[in-house]
Amino acid sequence: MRSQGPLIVQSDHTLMLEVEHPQYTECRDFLALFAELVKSPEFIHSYRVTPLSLWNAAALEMSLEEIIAGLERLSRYRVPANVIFNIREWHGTYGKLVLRHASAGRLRLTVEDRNILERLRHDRSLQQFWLESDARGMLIAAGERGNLKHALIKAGYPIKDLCGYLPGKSFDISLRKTDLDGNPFTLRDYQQDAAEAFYHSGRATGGSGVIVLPCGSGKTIVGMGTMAQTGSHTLIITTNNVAVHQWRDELLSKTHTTTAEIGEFTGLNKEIKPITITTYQMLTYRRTKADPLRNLDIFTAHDWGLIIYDEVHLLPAPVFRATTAIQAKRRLGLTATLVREDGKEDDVFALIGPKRYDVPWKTLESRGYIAEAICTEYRIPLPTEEEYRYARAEKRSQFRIAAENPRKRVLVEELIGNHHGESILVIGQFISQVEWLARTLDLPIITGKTKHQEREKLYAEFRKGKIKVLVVSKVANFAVDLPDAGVMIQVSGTFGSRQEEAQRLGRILRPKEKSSHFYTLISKGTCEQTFGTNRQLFLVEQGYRYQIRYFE
DNA sequence: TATCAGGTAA
DNA sequence: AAAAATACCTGATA
Repeated sequence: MRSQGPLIVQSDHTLMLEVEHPQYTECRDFLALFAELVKSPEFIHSYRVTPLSLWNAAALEMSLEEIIAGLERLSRYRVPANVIFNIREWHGTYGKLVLRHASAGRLRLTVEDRNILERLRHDRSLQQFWLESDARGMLIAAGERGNLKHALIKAGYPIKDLCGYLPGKSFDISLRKTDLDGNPFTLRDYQQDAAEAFYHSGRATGGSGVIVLPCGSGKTIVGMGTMAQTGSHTLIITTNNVAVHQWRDELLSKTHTTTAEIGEFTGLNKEIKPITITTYQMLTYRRTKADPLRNLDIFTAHDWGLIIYDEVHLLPAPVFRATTAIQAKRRLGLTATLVREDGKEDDVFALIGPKRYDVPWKTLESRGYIAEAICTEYRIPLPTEEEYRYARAEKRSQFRIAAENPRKRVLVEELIGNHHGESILVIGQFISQVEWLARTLDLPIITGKTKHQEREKLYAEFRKGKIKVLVVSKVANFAVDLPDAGVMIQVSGTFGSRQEEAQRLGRILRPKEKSSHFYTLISKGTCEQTFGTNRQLFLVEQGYRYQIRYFE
């Protein structure tokens, strides 16, 4: 034993962090920079170092020395040599392959490492790319820029792209000093930093990549800051029509643009203007599977200088493909949770760009930009009868039985009572479950089939405080206009979705006098418990701690 | 001209 | 591994 550090580094690249250790917080924030949390039981959290997590750290210019020195300092035992070796390898890979302009229509891939160079030169699947090759690298056709980056990331080699960008048609966007409601407006320091990091990052590399900011911390504003810096025609892609309108309203309120300059490209409106806002569904629309994706032309048919991908973690496959073809355009991805359960994070890295900026949620909390939230996981046993049903059920229907545990209702009622007078959202995954809760507890409810007029009426009353408790289905995952609350009671969720858990917590993070409360209700000893733990990983990585309680 | 139901996709 | 929500278009209805 060397020291009493909180961390144990194993030779399989697993990092075990002792939660009760006095240096836990320090170590957690350190690991968040280059590792991924994979399990978070009560006392020991395990992280994994992956090539991708190290490339992102390298792209953010976190040095290898910093990583290794930190590991050695916080580690209880000696850090296994093979772990240090691999970390050095992976971290070093980013930057060894550099893509630059060569001559008209050609790009040069310079490979610093001779072994890698030989491997790439002789890899059969890559032959198609090489026009010429010499001792330092290869030449490729400029049009293959995206395809090459995509192919190489899959082979384990991220490319540092220094080819620069086309300016696009210029269009001045300046920020107002006072917004349309008359409130003074400037970028907050971290918003400014994020916009700078995107535009200037690593000098010539700037202009593509992802900015990660918590819900409610002003991602739209960072987008506007970037637009102001870029000063060109901009295409903004969002997830739904409400978000389209929100972007438009924010732009009108906080920049000197006019309605004549902002267009909507959606089912209702087909306008292309200097600033055009559209949806992913619009881009990927087709009536049948056999139809071509003709709306994707919008990427290339106009001279955009900047493309903003809102909620970039939701980017669908066809948009990835289209993005491959537009590597010469500036691309900004925005998200609160750069995690995908489909493992396509490397596609984001290669085709949108590396992570350029990231503020931990707890940092914004301590600075008062988002509310403090107390998270509690309640474990509730299934009633005997349901227990039998669960035991006999097929694997695939077990989750639903566990999620719909009728005893959750008793606890929901009790929690609502405990938070008398506060704004409470009760959220669940299954329509039958949320409808049953609303009916038996006599509460108003919003689901996908609630008419928009009715939704707005309920939102308005909830916002004013006339309604204190609102039951919602998965609509709340997408509803950008859902008012903020102080308490969230989650009765069920989508399997192990870390992203969903984070978005839901985000609903109660508007700064307020009192702390917010997030409750997640889980059937004890069922598969729901496993999924529940997985859901929490992103937030635990961000520093949230779930207190576990038992409700008998 | 606006609105709504129905089908399809991812 | 599964359910729910959304947005697109089309064609009918008011």
